[in-house]
Amino acid sequence: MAKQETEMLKGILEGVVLHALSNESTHGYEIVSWLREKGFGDIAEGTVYALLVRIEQKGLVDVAKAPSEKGPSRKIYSVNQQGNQYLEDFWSTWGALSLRIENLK
Amino acid sequence: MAKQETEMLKGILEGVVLHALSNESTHGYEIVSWLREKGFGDIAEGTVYALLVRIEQKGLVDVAKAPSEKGPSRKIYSVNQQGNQYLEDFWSTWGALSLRIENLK
DNA sequence: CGCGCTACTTAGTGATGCTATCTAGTGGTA
DNA sequence: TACCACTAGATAGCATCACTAAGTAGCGCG
Repeated sequence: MAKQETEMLKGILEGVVLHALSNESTHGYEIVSWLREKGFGDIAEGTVYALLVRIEQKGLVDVAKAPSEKGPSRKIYSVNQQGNQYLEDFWSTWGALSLRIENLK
Repeated sequence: MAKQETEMLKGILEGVVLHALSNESTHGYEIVSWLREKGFGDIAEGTVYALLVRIEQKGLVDVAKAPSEKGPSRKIYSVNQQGNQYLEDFWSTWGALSLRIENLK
């Protein structure tokens, strides 16, 4: 991946994934394919799983185990109250920042 | 500063500073105050100087020494060919990324 | 002389995404 | 059987980047 994009994603990817989960609680593998659909195709799987562990430890999501028809059992993540608060902050921070950037051009 | 913003700035601040320098070659202290004007008020001085060293080592800017009326001598940074290329990439990466983010909402 | 402003430097820390590799289950196929 | 593809997740080590905190240094003013 382009190095610039890698750096820009820092702090953004977390919000993006949380946003996805707020629309529909799901598991890591599904999120990876969702990201690919949305144009974040170059994001490594390992990155997503690590991120999920992180937001779980921060207490932004709840986790449930679910069996899979094919393959190992899944971990279903769903955004909780704290996660929603975080998401709100994320969007407002993003809004303010992107506005400032656009004003530079 | 809010932690979210800190992380979001990664990879962006470099482009912002480079953009400033492409409009007018100047020195670190001036850039700090310029950033404050533009709404990036919470950025630490140390951060900016470290960033300038970095882009100098990457070869994106040329450096000249200039005396100051008051205080130690200044280091004037100006964007060179490679820096302009980098800036172009920066804006195109930013454009693509921010578009994808906006589409999520 | 001490204070404030200008101007730059340096050491160390923490968060985040990346690469690479590993474990594990299921089903298809040569 | 042996192998491969796809699903699903875990882990170790690395590089980048912004931050904090502290220091160095020159100048003018009261």
